[in-house]
Amino acid sequence: MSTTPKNQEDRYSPAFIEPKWQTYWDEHHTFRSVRRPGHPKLYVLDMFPYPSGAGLHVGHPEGYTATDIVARHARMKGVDVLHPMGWDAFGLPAEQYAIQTGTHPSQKTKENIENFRRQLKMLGFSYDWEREIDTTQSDYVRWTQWIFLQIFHQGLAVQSEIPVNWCSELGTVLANEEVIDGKSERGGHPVQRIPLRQWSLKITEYADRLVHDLECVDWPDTKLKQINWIGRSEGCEIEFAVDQYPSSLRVFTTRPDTLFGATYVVIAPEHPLVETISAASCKDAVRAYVQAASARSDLDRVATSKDKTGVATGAFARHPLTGEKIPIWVADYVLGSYGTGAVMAVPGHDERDFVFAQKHDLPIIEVVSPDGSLSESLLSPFIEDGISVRSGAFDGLPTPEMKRRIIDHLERHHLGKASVSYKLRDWVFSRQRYWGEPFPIYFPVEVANDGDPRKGDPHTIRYDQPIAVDESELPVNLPDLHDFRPSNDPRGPLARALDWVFFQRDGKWFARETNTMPQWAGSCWYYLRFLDPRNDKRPFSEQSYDDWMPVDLYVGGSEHAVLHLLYARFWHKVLFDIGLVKHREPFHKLVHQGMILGENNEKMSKSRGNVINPDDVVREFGADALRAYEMFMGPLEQVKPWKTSGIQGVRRFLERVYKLCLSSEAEAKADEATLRLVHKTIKKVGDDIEAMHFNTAVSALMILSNHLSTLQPVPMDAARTLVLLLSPITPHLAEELWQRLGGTPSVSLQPWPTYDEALVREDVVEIGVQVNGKVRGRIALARDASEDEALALALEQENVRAHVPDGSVRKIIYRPAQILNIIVAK
RNA sequence: GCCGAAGUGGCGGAAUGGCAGACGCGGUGGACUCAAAAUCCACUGUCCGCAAGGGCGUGAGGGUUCGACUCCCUCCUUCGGCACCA
Repeated sequence: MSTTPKNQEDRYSPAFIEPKWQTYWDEHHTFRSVRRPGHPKLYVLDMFPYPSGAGLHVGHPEGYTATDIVARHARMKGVDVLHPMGWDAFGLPAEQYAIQTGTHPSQKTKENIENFRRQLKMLGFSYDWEREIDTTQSDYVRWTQWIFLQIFHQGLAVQSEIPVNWCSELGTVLANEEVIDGKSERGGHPVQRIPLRQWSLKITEYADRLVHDLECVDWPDTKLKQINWIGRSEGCEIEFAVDQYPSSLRVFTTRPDTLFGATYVVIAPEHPLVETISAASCKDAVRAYVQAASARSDLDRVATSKDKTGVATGAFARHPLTGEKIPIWVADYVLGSYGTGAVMAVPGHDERDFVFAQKHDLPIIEVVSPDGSLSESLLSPFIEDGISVRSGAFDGLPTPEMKRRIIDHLERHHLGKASVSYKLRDWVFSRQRYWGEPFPIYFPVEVANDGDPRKGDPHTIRYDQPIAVDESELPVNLPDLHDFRPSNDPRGPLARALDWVFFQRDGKWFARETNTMPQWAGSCWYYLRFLDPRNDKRPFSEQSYDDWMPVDLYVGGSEHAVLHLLYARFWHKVLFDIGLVKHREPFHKLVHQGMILGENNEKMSKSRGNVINPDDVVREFGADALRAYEMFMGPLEQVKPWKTSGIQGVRRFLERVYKLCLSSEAEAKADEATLRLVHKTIKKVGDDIEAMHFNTAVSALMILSNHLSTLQPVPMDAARTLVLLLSPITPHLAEELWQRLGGTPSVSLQPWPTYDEALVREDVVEIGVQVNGKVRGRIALARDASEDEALALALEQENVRAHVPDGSVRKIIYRPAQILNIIVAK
């Protein structure tokens, strides 16, 4: 080996130095978050992981390295940084593992957390580990339940009967994605849509604020996704009287201007009036249709959406303006859960109504025309704005005005009113699972004299009278079940823990809620618990809130763009309303890291055999190489494929840095070119980190290192600066080199180097010379040189002169330090 | 279908109105070596040319500008999200 180092210690050996500095940081509490008066603060938050059995994925270190670099850089700039980590540890996989192995989910969860913690520590993230939290621990669950109670007391947590995909064979409720053709995806068991008692949170009451407050946060397109998800639409509700029936049918429409074109009314199969208004002659057909529709999941309904099925109810509605008799149909293209569950069908101006009307031979009337002229018949629905026609006294009005006039007319005659609908539904908040937070709710139990519901004596649980557990009795811990399996009891596995469910107080029996909260609950407020994670009096102190909130930077995957980020914002707003938090929005700046694909450009997955395991990468290349490589791959937000040859290149770079730093000499002085490059790099790396352009920061460090390695000897001052600039990205390497270059640990506590503006600005610049916009040469000149000087220099060049015949110059464009463009006559 | 993002060498990417391709990977040639690996040095968009140099070139087409990867319009493709929301 030609480059054999003098001894083993002079070789870059991440396997040795990385654990060494991780231990050092732990022992010295290097990254403990402390708030010092008069210093700026930065709360840098990662989306905390679900500690799965598979361990860390290479996608995790991507976002985590990005935030770590920001945090480490800020600390060196004198900023107080809160950079915590924890575990979103409730959830299905641990429960399923428990069912398979007969162990308790907490056991597997604990093991997984230990593995995740080991892996994160192995990557050298500068978390304040003293603030670690685990959503399944009772001192965390206690406050999750406490917040639920605040939501409950605000009247925002209510029970209702909601149709869900219930599979009695599997003993559980299934997600829409898990139901295919009315059968369970796994096992092919029948699935029914049955209404079950569920808790829901009234997030729709916050819909407008959830849209509006997005204005003040620095988020990517996620804002638009949320706005679309909430799907606010303005329109009106209109009453249609039903023939032979006392109450009326209410429909929601965004096109009241097309009211004169309504030729029939459609109600959803779930509509409460379906059964009652159906004519005797149609009842059987209607029942069969409703039955068939309920066997289909939402997803399944959509899949066959081209075919618009439906049956007539035999009932008729009265058109509110013309009094005409129009038929009422049942069809599953109308959703029971949106608007009023009923629509006025205007086939002339709605695609779905048009298709349905054609199929079922219902009349199609044109009431909006592009130019006000009448058409004999419509070959396709006209859905754009236009001029109202065939609308009686309203003829000739343009669509927007027509809408206002119709709503106004309906309101004055008590036939309808303006109204807003949202695609967003209230949040079904209960799960029939074991491994989740119990609800801090119980219910009175009616039981015959001396009966004991625990022994199966007849009893009735009064679900209509929920009682909040007293705050002093929190947390309500999970009972120690041995069998977590779901059963055909829709109350969930907790219902089997009879001694836990039922209790007596003042001689009366009560039953606990046996549903548990969904996995989202814990992640809805964890950023607040990090402020003050060991507080046993309150979720967090006011002081800690003022110290650190809001979250300045929040980084995580875009798969959470709507659900988690919407739920957390909703809870935050409820807490805002009760005065617990002081900002409207919790997360100021949001960034989503892009997915890392396998080497074959496909999504990493076990089945594709292209999964990269961080443990293997660290063993082979080191944590610093992994960190630097993931940052160097490309822009953080972008999807990028993994390349082993790429991380090899980064590893080579780190080895060159190591070697050149150790060969540096304290007496060596940097020449001016070196000094200028050092200062430019200080500026570039600092600016890039702040802009989160980590790929170009690494590139700038490579350029500096390439330059320094051409020097003989390498000036130690320059090497030390290189080490400081590298330290947020490759902290272990930097600590080791800092110490070896005579610095006092920790490099993480050193001030970030400053640059001299005069050295960053080149005095002599090289600019391109264009003739008619084409580059014909380059000249070096003072950055403030005059146009005449530049032109003279340019014309000294043979190639430039060749393109500029005498007397042909028409115009000169000169931008100092940028470009000289000579325009000549052709 | 609707909403959003992105299209630049063989590959990851850089440049956000001023010298296109920084930096890295890969490739080619060379040094070192008995040899290989590792390392180091040089070259590496494409076409024409011995060279000097020139033509072309940032998905396609148009426009604005002295000048466009960058701004505007139309279209194509890819990716992400939503999807009977009346």
